[in-house]
Amino acid sequence: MTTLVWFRNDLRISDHPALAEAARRGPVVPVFVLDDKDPWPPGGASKWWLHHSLTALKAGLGGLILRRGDAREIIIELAEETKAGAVYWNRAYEPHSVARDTAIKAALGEAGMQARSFKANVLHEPWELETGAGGPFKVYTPFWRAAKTRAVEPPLSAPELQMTVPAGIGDNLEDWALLPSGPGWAAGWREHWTPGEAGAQARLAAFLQEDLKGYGTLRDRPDLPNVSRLSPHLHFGEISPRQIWAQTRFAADQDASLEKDAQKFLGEVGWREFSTHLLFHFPTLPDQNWRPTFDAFPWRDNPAALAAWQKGRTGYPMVDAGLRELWHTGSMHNRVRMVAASFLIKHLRLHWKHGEMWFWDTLLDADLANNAAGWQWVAGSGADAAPYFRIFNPVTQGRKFDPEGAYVRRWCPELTSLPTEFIHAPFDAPAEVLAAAGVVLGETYPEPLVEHGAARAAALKGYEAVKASAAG
DNA sequence: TTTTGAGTTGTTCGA
DNA sequence: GTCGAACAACTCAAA
Repeated sequence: MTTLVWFRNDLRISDHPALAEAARRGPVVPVFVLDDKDPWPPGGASKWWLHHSLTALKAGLGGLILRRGDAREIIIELAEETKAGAVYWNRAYEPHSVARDTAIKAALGEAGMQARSFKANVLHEPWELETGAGGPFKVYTPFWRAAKTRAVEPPLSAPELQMTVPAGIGDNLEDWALLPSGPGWAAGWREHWTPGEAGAQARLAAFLQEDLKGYGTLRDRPDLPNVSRLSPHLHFGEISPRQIWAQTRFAADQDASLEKDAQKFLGEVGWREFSTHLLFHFPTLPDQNWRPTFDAFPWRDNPAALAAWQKGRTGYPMVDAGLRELWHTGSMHNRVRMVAASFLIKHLRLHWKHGEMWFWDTLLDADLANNAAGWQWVAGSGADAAPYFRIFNPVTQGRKFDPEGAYVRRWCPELTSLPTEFIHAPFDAPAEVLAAAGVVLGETYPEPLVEHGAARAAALKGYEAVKASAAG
């Protein structure tokens, strides 16, 4: 029997349970739908990745039907057009996806077609893990403790496929215009990234071989390569968490000295699982403070400050380097994300949603659950979030995690000649040091947007309203 | 049901 | 320079 396989954020062929089960039954009709009804449609950077990932998937499969519109209508129509007796897909967990897929499953059933969804994009379903009292977890550590004790299914290999791709019923990818229209923005991304399943597998292999050792501590260093850089691949499902789990476990079992680093790395996969768990159980996570008391925080409205932050012109090199890295590469090192996010929320007192939206548009790995959970974590308004009084000092963070200033010099080249002593705080450098380095504050590099001590005090004062709201 | 221990990633201050 | 305490209680998870 012919089965329609609906690809979504699972743009791979191996460890793809929906595809594997469909292939076992007979001919497969593969389809990808760009869903116009998605309240969080892919941002600019994500669209670039999607274009290349779909190209890779289509080549790997030997064909792929592309359709754009309301997925609820398109899937039913296509199933009828292609005379498929069944529609299979792998589950997604965003609120919109859950509602849409539930409706489609019901509609297919009414139309006499089989609809089946599969677990593919998480280690454990959000409803498979619950506390002793029977609810969702709200704290990471017990969540991950519970997750780790459950068995993880071994990944599936790529199936033998009998493909059926009718001509003339799909769109041309080029017509979707997913690539940025203006010159420049995505120009350098190909040097940094290889979208597609092969690129994802190569990235994991290289990471495990070269950079897992020392990951536990070196992952905090934006000037060093010891991070996996798998997040966009994971978001688009070019690689599955089960594959990452299995290969990382294998590497650590081969070499016991890697065990601690492997645990730390898998713990990061655990954060992805935790964010998915939270979004599934708390669907307003991307839109509202998870702790309603934070509604009382006196956010400022300051478009000029927001624009300066977005452009990487805050006057704090660690923050500016991060935002410029984001613009130029479509990504930002995890440590710097925290520093940059803390700066927006606490130093500038701009609502975390501004940051969430900017990241959504500019990050190649933009993921609704991770993005929302991350921003609310920094703001202090989220589940298991950082306490409000934890305000990152961008200078201290820079000196601690970019000790030679190599990361800042890479992304803020106008500061290159500053001595390392002042690379994270040019505003503290004596006039003759600035002159010798060719730095003119306010001209070649911005004056600091705010003074750290005063901004910190203002943020703490702002949180008094949150405390008062909690008490009242 | 009550109690108890614990909780990703920090900064500042003062001894 | 180094170290511990304060920051602020609060919520969660499990015994």
